[in-house]
Amino acid sequence: MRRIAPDRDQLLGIIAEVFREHGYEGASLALIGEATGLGKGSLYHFFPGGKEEMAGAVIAHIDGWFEDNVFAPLRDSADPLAGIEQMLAGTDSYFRSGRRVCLIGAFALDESRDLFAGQIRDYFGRWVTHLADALARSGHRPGEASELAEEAVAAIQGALTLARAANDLDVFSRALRRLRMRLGLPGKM
Amino acid sequence: MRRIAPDRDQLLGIIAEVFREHGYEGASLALIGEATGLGKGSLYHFFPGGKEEMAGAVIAHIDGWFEDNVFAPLRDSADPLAGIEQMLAGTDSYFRSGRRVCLIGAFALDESRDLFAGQIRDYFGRWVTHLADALARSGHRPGEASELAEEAVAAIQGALTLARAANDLDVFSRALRRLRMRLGLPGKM
DNA sequence: GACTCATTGTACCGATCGGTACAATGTCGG
DNA sequence: CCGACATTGTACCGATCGGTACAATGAGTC
Repeated sequence: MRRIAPDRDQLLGIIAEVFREHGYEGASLALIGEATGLGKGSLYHFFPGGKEEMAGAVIAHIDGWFEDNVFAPLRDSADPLAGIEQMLAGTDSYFRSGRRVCLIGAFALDESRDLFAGQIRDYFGRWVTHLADALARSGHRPGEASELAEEAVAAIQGALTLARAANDLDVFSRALRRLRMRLGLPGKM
Repeated sequence: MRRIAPDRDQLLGIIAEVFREHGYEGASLALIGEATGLGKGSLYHFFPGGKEEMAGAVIAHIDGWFEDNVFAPLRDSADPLAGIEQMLAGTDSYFRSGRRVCLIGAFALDESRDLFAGQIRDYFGRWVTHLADALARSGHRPGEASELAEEAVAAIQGALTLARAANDLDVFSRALRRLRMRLGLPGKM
C-alpha cells in the first residue's frame, strides 16, 4: 500500500503557525520554508497551487480538528451539557488559553476572506449550529438557543482579540469562565 | 496663521480604509497611492516615516474619533445609561452596522501588533475602563462592572468577526441588541 | 543493478515591494 | 516680480515577492 502524505498533519500545523503569526499576506514562502525546513521545490511539490492551496489546506486542517474535538462532542454527547463542557475544553486547549489566535477569524477580517469565504463561513456556521442544537437539547427554546450560540462563538473570538491586544491571557480565561456560567454549566471555582 | 494639515483627516480616513481591507502587510504603497490619488512623493512628504508612520497616524486618528464619540459620552454623561446608549450608537455608526471591520482589532491579531502594541493596548484598555466606570456609576458592583465591560467590548469585536465571516450584517445588529439589554438599557424593539 | 517515481536544491523569472533622490511645479507673502 | 517653501511626478534603488524549470538525489520494486 502506498504511503499517503507522510506527516502532512505536522507540516500543516507548522504552516498554520506561520499564517497565524504573519497573516496571509505577511506569510511569505521564505518564512514558510524556514519554518518547515523545506525548500520551494518541496513546498510546490506538496502544494502545486502555491500559497493559496497551502492556506486552504491549513484551514481545512483546522476545520477537521474542530470537527473532531469540538463539533463532534457537541453533536454526539448524550448529555448536551457534557458536550458543551467538552467544547469549552477543546477551545481552551486549541487556543492555548489565549496564547494562540484564531487563524480563520483573522482571515475573515481582511481581503484574504474573499479567497476562502466558503470555508470560513462553513467553519463558523457549523460551530454556531452545533452549539445551538446542543443548547436546544439542554432545554433552551430554539430561538434563544440560536442567539446564545452566536453570542458564545462571538465572545470567544472577541476574547482572543482582546487578550492579544491587552497582552493578558487572563482576559481569555475570564471569558471562558463567564461562558461556562452563561451556557448553564456548573460553576467550577 | 499657518494652515496645519489641510485635509489630513480625510486623507487618514482613506488610508484607514485601505489598511482595513488589506491588512498592514497587504496595504501596499501602490494601493494607498491609488486610493488617495497621491504619488509616493506626496505620501512620503506627509508621512516621512513611510508605511509605519501612516499606520500609526491612522490608529491615532481612529483613537481620536472614539475618544470624542464613544469614550467621552461614557465619561461625561450625567446619566451613565445615556452615555452607554451613546457608546452603542457611536459604535454602530462607526462600524457601519457591521459592514466595516475594526482595524485596530485586526492589527492586534498578526505580527503588526508588535509595531503598535502600545497604541492598541491603550485603545482597548480605555474602552473597557470607561465603560466599566459608567457601569459602576449605573449601579453595578465594581468587580462586576469590570467583567461586564470586558465582556461587552469583546462581544463587539467578536460580532464584527462573525458578521464578516458569515457575510451577514444581522449578526452584528443582533449582538448590539443583546448588549443593550445586557448593559441595562431599555429594550427598544 | 535498472526502472520508477517521490522528493529536493538551486537557479532563475518578471513583478512588485518599501524607500530615496531630485527636479519640476504650485502657492504664498513680500 | 521675487524668493521661500509646500507639494508633486518620475525615475530609480536593492530586496523580496510568488512562481517555474529542471537536474540531482532518494527510496522502493522488480
